[in-house]
Parts: sequence; structure tokens; C-alpha cells
Amino acid sequence: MKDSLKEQVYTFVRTIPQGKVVTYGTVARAIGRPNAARAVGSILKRNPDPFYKAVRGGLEGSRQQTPCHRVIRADRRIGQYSGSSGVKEQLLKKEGVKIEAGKVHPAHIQPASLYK
DNA sequence: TACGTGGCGGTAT
DNA sequence: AATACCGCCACGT
Repeated sequence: MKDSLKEQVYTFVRTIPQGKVVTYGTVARAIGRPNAARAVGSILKRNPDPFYKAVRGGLEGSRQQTPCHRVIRADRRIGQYSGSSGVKEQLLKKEGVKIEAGKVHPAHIQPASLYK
């Protein structure tokens, strides 16, 4: 398969189940680019199908969404997210992800070993 | 625990 | 073709 990196990233992120999160580094390793965590961030930044927009615009079910809010930093902080501050955290909490003191509860984080 | 730093890889211009 | 731009990471202090 010869998909571009960003297609692989989007495809992978779409497989992250509700209520679970992964880190940018995990995404990078899952697509075979262990050192490309930062690149993953810049790819998701230009996400063509933002989750919040899909929900608000009634796109649910009509096309693929990319729940980029389910991708967090290795130190369990939320990380950056284009859009007003707090949106990412609210989306996660709405899905049942517990966040305390700006850190995601470890139980929700899918370990990289799952995708190895 | 919190912050700074250098390195990093892919995209966009 | 070159370089600026970053939704990061690992490590040090």
C-alpha cells in the first residue's frame, strides 16, 4: 500500500474508539515512523474532517470523521488544538475520558504496544 | 513535579 | 527547490 503519510494518519486516527486516546508518538509508531510525532501533529492540524465540525454540521454518518481530539501528548496533557481553548477537553470528557489537573487519566490511554 | 532545550519529520508556501 | 512552520518527544535540571 502506497498511501501518503497523512492518509495513513487519518485512517489510523479514525480507528481510535470513543472513550480512548493515544499519543502523537503512538500514532507515529503505528504507521512506521517512530520519530515523526511532530509531523503527525502538523498533519492533524490540517485535518480535513474535524470531529467537532462533523457533529455541528450534521455530517455524522454521512462521511468519515477524524477524531483528532483523541490524540494527546506523551506526558498526558491535552496538547494544542485549533479552535477555542477547552474544546478538546470538553469533547473528551463528553466521551467519558477523565481528566484531572490537565492530565488524562492513564486508564484511557491505548498503549503503543497494542499496535506493534 | 515543572520548566527549558535541542532534535525531529512532514507539510505548506 | 528551499525554508519556515509546528496540535511533539526525550531528556536534563
